[in-house]
Amino acid sequence: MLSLKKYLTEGLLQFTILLSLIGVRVDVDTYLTSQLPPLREIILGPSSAYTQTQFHNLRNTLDGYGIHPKSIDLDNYFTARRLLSQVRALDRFQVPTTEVNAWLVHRDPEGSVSGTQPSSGLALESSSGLQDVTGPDNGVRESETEQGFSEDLEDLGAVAPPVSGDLTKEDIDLIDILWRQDIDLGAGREVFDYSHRQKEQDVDKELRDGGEQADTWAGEGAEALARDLLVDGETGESFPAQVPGGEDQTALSLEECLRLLEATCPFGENAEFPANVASITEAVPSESEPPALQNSLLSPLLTGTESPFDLEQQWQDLMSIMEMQAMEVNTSASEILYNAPPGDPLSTNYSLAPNTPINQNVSLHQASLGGCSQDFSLFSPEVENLPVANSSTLLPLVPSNSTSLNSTFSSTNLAGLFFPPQLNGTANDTAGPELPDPLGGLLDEAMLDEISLMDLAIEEGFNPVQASQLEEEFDSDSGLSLDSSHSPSSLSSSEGSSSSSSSSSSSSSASSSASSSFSEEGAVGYSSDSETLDLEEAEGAVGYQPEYSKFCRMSYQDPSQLSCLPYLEHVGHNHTYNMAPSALDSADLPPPSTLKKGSKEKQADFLDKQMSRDEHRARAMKIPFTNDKIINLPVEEFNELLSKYQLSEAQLSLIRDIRRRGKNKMAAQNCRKRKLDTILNLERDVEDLQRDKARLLREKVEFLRSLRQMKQKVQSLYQEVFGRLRDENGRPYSPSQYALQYAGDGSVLLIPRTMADQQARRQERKPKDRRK
DNA sequence: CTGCGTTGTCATCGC
DNA sequence: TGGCGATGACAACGC
Repeated sequence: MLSLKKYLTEGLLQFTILLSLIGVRVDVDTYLTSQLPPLREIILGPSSAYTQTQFHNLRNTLDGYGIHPKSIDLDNYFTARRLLSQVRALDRFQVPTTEVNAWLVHRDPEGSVSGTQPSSGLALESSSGLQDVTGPDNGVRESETEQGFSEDLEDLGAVAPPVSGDLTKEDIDLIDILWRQDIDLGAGREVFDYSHRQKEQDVDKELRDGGEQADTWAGEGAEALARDLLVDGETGESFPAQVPGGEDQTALSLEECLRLLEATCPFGENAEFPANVASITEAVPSESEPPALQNSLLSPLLTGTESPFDLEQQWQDLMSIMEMQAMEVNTSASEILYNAPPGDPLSTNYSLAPNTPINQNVSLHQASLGGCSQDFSLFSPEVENLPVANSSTLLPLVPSNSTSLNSTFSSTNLAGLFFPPQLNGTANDTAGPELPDPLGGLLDEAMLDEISLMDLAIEEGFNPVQASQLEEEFDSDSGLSLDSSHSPSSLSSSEGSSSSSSSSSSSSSASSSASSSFSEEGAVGYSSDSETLDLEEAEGAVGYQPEYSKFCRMSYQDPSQLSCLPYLEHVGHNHTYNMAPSALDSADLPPPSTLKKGSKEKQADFLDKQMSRDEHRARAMKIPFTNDKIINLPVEEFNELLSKYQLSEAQLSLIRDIRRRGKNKMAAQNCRKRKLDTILNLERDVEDLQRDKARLLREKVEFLRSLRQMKQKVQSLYQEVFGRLRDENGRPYSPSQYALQYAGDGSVLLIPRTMADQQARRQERKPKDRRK
């Protein structure tokens, strides 16, 4: 019976995960909250560390929460303060770094089968929190609930030392960075929350004892955690209003949703990141999955000598991969829109390929960031066709205001403060749960730019067949290993052997490796011609293009250089064809009577052929010195040499011609070499520019995504704050009559809507005036 | 035999 | 003005 129950539970969880992956919010929180009240503070997620000290002090001072844990007033008070702080802080623009996430994305399908690294990391993190949480019984937990949010932080895996309340800006920035890493690593606190939830369920089933959580979660629980990862991320879709029922439950759901919102906010993570660091770094060796899978999936980022947090390098790697991915997109615009590079987790928010299994391309961000399903549907028609638009699950949170909150928010100047008018469409157009993406236009523009980039890459001789091959290679779990394996060769061949300076900096070497090698292979295959490579290396030429191998064959063939490269002597041509027959006969042919038809004659012919026309002429004219001297001596020495001999006018003329032709010959060789170098440099410059363009495009998309996420957070927070406001009679304010005004000094004011509209107009006018 | 790459040479330009 | 380097154009050769 127990096993059956577990099976059903896991099946439900998997189904929940699946639903969450396609954008349907399954409110497990509600279920668990009602079923397991003590889990609430576990599930809810840590409160913002940004306000941790503040809340801690407040709670310690007032102790109101301990007296009335369900007191709406106090709850509203604390929550509102936290929300306001978040709203004030949301104006900071954050660019998520997503490289680690990409691997979580790819690992999810496997993670459902066998435990993978992030799940292990989560296990550790969870265990660290479990030590605090699971030890006490329910009664103790109840007291923890009364102790405040800061306790929740510790419960939820925040093992880092508490941060003092007066954070400097640098501290906050650092927190922000760490948070982004934290989120990118997929170890958001919401993951932890769900781990607790499931763990609690398991405890109820007596499938686990209280003391073995750490081992269990780090070991055999890896599978479940791999799935938890997605579900937890999904819980980050904090569209509140899931909790039906009484006011108390509503309040709880509000707080819960706010905490989930915090999980996606760049604040309050300072105490959590070290735990993630430990979890990530320690989880790698503790993996229980097959080594092959582990290496193929994790080695580029999380294993080996590479630091797991060398984000710059990882980012460069992923960039290069994405460049390859970008270049291989050569079909249609729609395909590009729907088939974003798998290395780009954020782009996979819209990138469920029509023929791709749903559970393979789902990004963690889709699962963890609130409201992503809105945009998801915008970009993925197939997902749109699925029963995603579950209005009941996506409705706003406050029952009394649920029907008007969308319009309320969209028309408030709070939103207008954050987003320019053209981006502030929010929910004006659609009354359903699906909010239009105000950045859709910009995103589309970015996508179009990317498409144009692809076209450019295709126009420049990109081989679609090899692109598809690379795509397959990359899609097969070993995407980064592909990159890593290609990078050294391309580096050694392109960057390392480059003799001429280029605009490509060292920073571009890593990022350009994949694409450069790709383009190299796209034409001929640079590594197959060993002779070519040797020649290139011997001459120190810029030997990274396949075409260059051909150029190099005709490269500098100065006799002195050829003598240094004996194997090249047979490469060069022998242009003795213009020699006058008379000269040949008179000068070179030995007396036929004394020579046998044998090796000597052949040798003579060979030597004869080795001589240039001018040498033959010089010999014919009995020039008393070598052509090498004629050509290479400086002018003064050359004149001296001429003065030493009594030469006829014909001899002098021939000597001058020989000198002229010899110098012109070398000049021609130098000229051709320079021409070749110029072409190669231009080619590389073009590649660099293409890389830069692709990088900038990706950054643009990232910025836009971040902006959209911020907007969603603001929207949710606004709804939370506004929904919690009560007038003197205890009734909620009508969103049609009031709006929240985000003041310049950081305060948030509740003002009548008429006034808010006026200020919104002013805000709109100001940018226009500035433009003028 | 033809096409292509390579090389040498010439004419020309600019320094 | 001549020398010299650079370079386009052409031709010849070899593969």
